[in-house]
Amino acid sequence: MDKKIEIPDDVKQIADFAKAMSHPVRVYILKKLSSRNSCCYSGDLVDELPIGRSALSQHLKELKHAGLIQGEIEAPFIKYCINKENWGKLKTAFSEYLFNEVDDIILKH
Amino acid sequence: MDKKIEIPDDVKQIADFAKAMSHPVRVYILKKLSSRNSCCYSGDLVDELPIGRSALSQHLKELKHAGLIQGEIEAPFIKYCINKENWGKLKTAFSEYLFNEVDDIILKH
DNA sequence: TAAGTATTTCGCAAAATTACGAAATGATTA
DNA sequence: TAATCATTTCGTAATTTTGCGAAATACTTA
Repeated sequence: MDKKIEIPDDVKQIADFAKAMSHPVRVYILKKLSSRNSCCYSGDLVDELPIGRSALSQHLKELKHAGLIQGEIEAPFIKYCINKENWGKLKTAFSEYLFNEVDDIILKH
Repeated sequence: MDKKIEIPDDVKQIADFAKAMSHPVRVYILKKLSSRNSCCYSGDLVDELPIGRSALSQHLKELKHAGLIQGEIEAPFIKYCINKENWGKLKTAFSEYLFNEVDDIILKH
């Protein structure tokens, strides 16, 4: 007599994306890399952000693991850029999650 | 010679909202309450979600604390609804964060 | 090969998150 | 008043997150 559901994949997906964005430093990095499609180095970020190198590195690792950024070796640097494909998926997922509501639909008759 | 910045408030705001949405149960609840503006009781949710009463209660508390839902006493129940004002703020903040990018703007001339 | 640069990984510690069952709360019904 | 019902709070434990400095890695230049 249980009506227990398994939480749907699209809901889990939003939670995963949200977790990747749940720290100010990561939100800052994503904003920087996604807007005007720029790329940057770990060193650029550590100069402007109020955390140390190793902490930053972990945030980059986390974003990389979430598929939202990618690092390209450009020795002796690593150039980090947005992962356009997955960033696009995130935007689509959030659009649908946030805006596909009955209240937002203007019904024509 | 430090270029260290303080992380801007709009970035922190996104991180706070994202943290509220960083767990599948909370995403599920927000989806349920925001779409078609429905309300529900803790008991409804505990029947369908794969967690216990006390864990659910904590998630509701967290969403309430984030300002995204509100509880109205309707004894012996508590009726939970979306907080429209703050949910609207969340949607605006995410829209701006995700979509105000040069790439998304079609330039007219 | 040695020294230097950019970055990550390791080891650690503090704090936050998540979940549970038991007990407490507050209102209702018998 | 006692029993019941819906829900929250408490106490606890396991896990995850966050951040630091030191050490390691990897590549380049002198």
